[in-house]
This record gives sequence, structure tokens and C-alpha cells, in this order.
Amino acid sequence: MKRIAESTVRRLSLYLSFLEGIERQGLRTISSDELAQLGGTTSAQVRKDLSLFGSFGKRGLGYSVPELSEKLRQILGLGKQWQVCIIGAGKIGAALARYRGFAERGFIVTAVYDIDEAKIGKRWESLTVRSVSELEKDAAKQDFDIAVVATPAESTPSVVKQVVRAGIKAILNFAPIQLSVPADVTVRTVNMAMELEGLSFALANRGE
Amino acid sequence: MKRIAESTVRRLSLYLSFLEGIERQGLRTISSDELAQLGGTTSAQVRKDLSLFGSFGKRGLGYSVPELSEKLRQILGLGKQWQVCIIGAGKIGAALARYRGFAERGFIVTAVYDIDEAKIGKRWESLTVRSVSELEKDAAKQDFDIAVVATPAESTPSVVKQVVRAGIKAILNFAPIQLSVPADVTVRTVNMAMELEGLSFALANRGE
DNA sequence: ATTAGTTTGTGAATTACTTCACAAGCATGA
DNA sequence: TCATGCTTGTGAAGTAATTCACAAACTAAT
Repeated sequence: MKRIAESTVRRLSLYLSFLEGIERQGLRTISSDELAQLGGTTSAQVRKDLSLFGSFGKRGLGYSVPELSEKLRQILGLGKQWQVCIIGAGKIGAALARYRGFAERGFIVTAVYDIDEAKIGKRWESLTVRSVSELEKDAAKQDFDIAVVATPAESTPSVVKQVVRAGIKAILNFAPIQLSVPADVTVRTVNMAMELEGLSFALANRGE
Repeated sequence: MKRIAESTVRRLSLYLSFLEGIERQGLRTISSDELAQLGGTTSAQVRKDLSLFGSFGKRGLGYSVPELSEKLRQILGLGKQWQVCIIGAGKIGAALARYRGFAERGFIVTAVYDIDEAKIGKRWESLTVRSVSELEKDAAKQDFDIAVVATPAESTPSVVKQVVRAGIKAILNFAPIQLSVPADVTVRTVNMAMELEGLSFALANRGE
């Protein structure tokens, strides 16, 4: 399949969240234009995005809401459950572990790791904190699809090395640094500082 | 000034974080190529990004680390302090209020709001939770530059209306919905579900 | 002073993404 | 059955972002 842009995937995700809301309201069909309005984009964009994966609409009518939702879930890989491990039993890790949106979408947190000796062995959010040094061994028994990395900047590179060695191919990174991983590992970084700086840039350069 | 792409601003932010690390290591100069390697981009990209704002390097030598850091801080509007209010005294709000990176970068949290009667008036992270209905009045006395919106999806639209009415021009949004705001208000959305779905898409479509 | 070796800054070329615009398909009503 | 009205799917056109490639500027060494 042709390479899909990250911006496209983000929009698909957005469309799905709208469709789920609309489905709850009981509406059965929606047009590309209505979907576009909700997402702040254009109807052509919506149709182009969807056309990358097939043709799901009916001319003159629009899209069936439940059908398109289902297709999007399939495209986004939300059909199955994904095994997630959290690395870094700190505040961010804890907030994530408690986050209900995770499980709702089929992301199941099955283990938590840390490098801090003081934390290892402790109970934590219904799990027991394990040492990162066991990750590779554990991954041989129990498959992890996604690693959430929520460690301090300093320890992150070595943690990521272990994650890669354990064969995990997707990382959600909360550490405020750039990760270096092989090409077959996908990384999404959430970096608060960067978002804030984007806002401060906009404020500082307003009206120029 | 010419319109600057969001992707460019994100990279500038990234360059700055590298420069700060390098500065601590005591290095005095850096080339566009070294910076590019750190950021996983190309030297041409780095030079193009910087050239949008001026020419800061010396041919044959590269860039002075402290000088370029300073320039970037200026460009990103990090010279001054920004007054931030957090709306939503829940878990995410609390994690953000405690986040040290905020203050380090000059983002000062000076107030917290909620709509939940039960929370209003309570002490919270050295602040007292106030009612969102007071935001507009408060903003007249005390300027807020940025509002961090960390409310449940349902209550977010009305909260955002109040934020806009209070004259705040920058929003960091953690609610999992699309915000609709006037063109002069900048929004950055952090949406965990979307990031996870990006990863699951990558996993599901691997090698096609 | 001259040369060799770097590295910037930037037009030009390329690649990627978005929008346009319209034929084709479907529903409805006469 | 035919006409009307609407909406999709998609090449073509347009716009934006990235990469190329090279002259110009600087350092250091001879």
C-alpha cells in the first residue's frame, strides 16, 4: 500500500471520534461536508482521505455512520487489543495507567517497569513494578505491542535501547528528547514543552 | 512576516532543546549538520528553518551555541513570562500544575478553575480552585496569556466559550474534542487517543 | 598571500499535500 | 421512465514543504 501521511492518520482518528458521537445521537448517514465542518477541514479532504483506503460512500447520500465507523476502526487497527507496557512508574506513568480512554480503545496495560530500585517490587495501579532489565526476557513470554516511555530525559536513551531490543515496534514517548530507533519502530512523541512553545511563538508573533 | 508552518516551529523548539543540552556540555559552536543529526532531519532543513528569521551562522564555522539559543528563545517568545491558568482541577490538571518544565520555561500557573461545585474553594497545588464563571471577571484584573483546558469532553465547549470571552488568545487543549474558536485564538491539542491510534495504525499496516 | 577545507544561505528543483472541478451514481418525485 | 437534485470519487491543478546544489564567506595552514 502507498505511504499514508501522518496528517491523514490524525484526521482519520478525528473522523472516527466524530462518527462515534454522531452514532450515539442516532444519525444513520453523514456527508463528507458535514464531517469536514466538524473537523475544520474541507469535504474534498475528507473524501480524499477515505479514498486512500477504498470507497465507502454512496453518491447522492453520503456515508453510513456505523459502516464508516467500522471501516475506520479497521483501518486504524482498533479491531484487536493491543498489549501495552508502561515504562516509568512516575506521575505521568500513573496518570496514563489510570486513563480510562486507554482500555476503551483496546489498549491494555499489562505491565509497568522502572529503573529505580526503590520502586521495583512495589504495587502500582494493580500491577507490580518490575525492573527494566527484565523487559527483554519478559517480552519473550508475553508480547508487548506498544511501550509507553515516561522516564526522565537522562535515563530514556538506555530505556529505549532495551525496548527496541525487546522487539517492541511502537513507542509512545513522553520524555522530552528525540528518540533514535530503527526504521521499523514507530514513535509518537508527546512533548509538553514543545506545545507550550508553539503557543508562546504564536503569542509573540501575533499580527506580524 | 511571512507565515511560519507549525512543523517549522516544532523543529525550532527541538533545536533549542538540543542547544541547551550542548551548552551544558560546554561546546561553543555547532554546525547545521550536527543539529540535523540530533533532530533526525537534514542540514538544509535546519538552515532553511533558521533563514526564515535571519542569518545567525558563520560560513565555515557553524553557529555559536549561546547566540543561537538566545535567538531561538527570542523567536519562540521565551524571553518573557507567560501567565497560565489551568481549567479543570482533575488529574491531568494536577499533573500539569506539578510539572516543573512549565515554570522553567517561564510559564507561570497563577490560577485554577473548575465547574464542579464540590471542588470550588478547595486548596489545590498551592492555589484555590475558582469557578469558571468568574474567569471573565478575573481576566479583567489579571492578564492570562494561556489557558490550559483539561476538562471532560462534555463541558469543554462551554468552558472554551468562556476562555474566548475572557480574551485569552492561546489554548492548550487536553480534551478529546475539536475546539471551535475565532481565528485569532491559537489552539494546540494534545490528544492521547489520537497518538495511540497513530501507533495502532502503524502496527496494523506494517509492511504493506 | 595564497590555497585547501569547511559550512552557511538561498534560488531552483523536487516531492508531498490540499483544493478544484466535474463526470458518474444514486434517490426521489412526477 | 425521465428529470432533478445531491453527493461521491478522482484526475488535474495548485500550493506548501523539503531537498538539492552551489556560490560566497570564513578559518587555518603554508
